[in-house]
Amino acid sequence: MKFIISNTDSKSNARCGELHVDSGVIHTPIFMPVGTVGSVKGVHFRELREDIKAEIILGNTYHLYLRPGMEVIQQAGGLHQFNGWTKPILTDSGGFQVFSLNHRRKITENGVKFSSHIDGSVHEFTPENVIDIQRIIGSDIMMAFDECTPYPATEEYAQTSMQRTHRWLARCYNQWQETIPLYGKYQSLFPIIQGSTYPHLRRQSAEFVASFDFDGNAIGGVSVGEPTELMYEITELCCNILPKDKPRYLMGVGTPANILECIGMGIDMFDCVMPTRNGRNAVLFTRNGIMNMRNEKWKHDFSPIDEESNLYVDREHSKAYLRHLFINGEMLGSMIGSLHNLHFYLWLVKEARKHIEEGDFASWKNEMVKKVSTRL
RNA sequence: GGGGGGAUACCAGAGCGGUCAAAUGGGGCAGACUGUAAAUCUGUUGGCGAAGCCUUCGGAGGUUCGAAUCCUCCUCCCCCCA
Repeated sequence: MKFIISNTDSKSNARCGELHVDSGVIHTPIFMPVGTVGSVKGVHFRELREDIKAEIILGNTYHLYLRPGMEVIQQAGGLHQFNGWTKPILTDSGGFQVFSLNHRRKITENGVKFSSHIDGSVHEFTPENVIDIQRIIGSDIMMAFDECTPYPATEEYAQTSMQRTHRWLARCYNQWQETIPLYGKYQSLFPIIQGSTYPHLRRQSAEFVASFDFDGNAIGGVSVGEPTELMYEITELCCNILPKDKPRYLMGVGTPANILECIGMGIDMFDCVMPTRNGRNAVLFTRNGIMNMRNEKWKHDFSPIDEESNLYVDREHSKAYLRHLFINGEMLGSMIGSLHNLHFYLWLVKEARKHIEEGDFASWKNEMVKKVSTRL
């Protein structure tokens, strides 16, 4: 993996560059659409490639392991072969499921035992087998197995959890070192900083993670319910410790405003379900603000969804028609909403790159944050 | 011609003397969603308001301390037999 920083902003910590992996080149800062089970919900791969111009998507270890299962993925020749997405793939380790499926798992030093949300069967995930699974999936960027610490967490719990995640990281590292890719493509491993909202724990975790010299580093355990300002403080603190010459990935973030602010702190990679989930549920993000397409106010608005957009659905369909689709529960509404939001997110990070290159990122960002946060 | 069953809020439909401004669905309106157990979930839906008050259960009368609930008549709808 090669990370080339081409420009840094003089008035912020924003930077732009290129991340080269065997499956392709990723222009940073980048937004990565989430495709948990090997599919970005409601969006065709052709749209992902040609309309949204996604450069990398996510997959999830826990979900893919349960279904379709590793024998199918391996027989297919990895996830790229299975779903036809030839560009880069990053897989989350299942660490988020330790958080989101907390009522059906048990954490031990060895790993986490999940009772499957599908059929209740018990499966143990360990730092070692999570690496093995991601080897079979064949993701370009594998994530270390962690516990996404819930918020709020006591300092004691946050520390215990963080230290265990650190021990797991060392085991992930060893397993990564001792295994090789199955399909001939190099696979990076990114460690994940935890430590909840405690600055000294975050600092400790960031230093621990940085000491390994991985290809890139991630910040986890954010946007789990804590106030936005706290999330910003933690992100900034971590960015200041992480090596400058390695890509920084802020996991699970976020709103358009979150992404812009965190690019300003030096984050290079983002992923979030928000564009797809909200798009599916009728909430559209646009350069002028947020629209709930179910609202009655759009009933007679026959203007295009977004006339400034170069996405065909934004220009060819009216707000009134999109509202009609959502009100009727038509799946096309959800598909258009998802497509629109992802296109907007990718447009947003592309604009950010442009302004970093042009040197006016900070002022552009401040103005844009206001615009995209407006409720229309 | 004879016999029977109904009419409840936007719709469907419970309730069958007080705890009923009236269950439950649907529809409407609004909100939430941040490494996806989510094409999901939540709130609200007679009027004005803080408590509270006012007008509602086809229409008109009546019984009762009290009626959506009981009685009488009227209007309309459905079913069965001829």
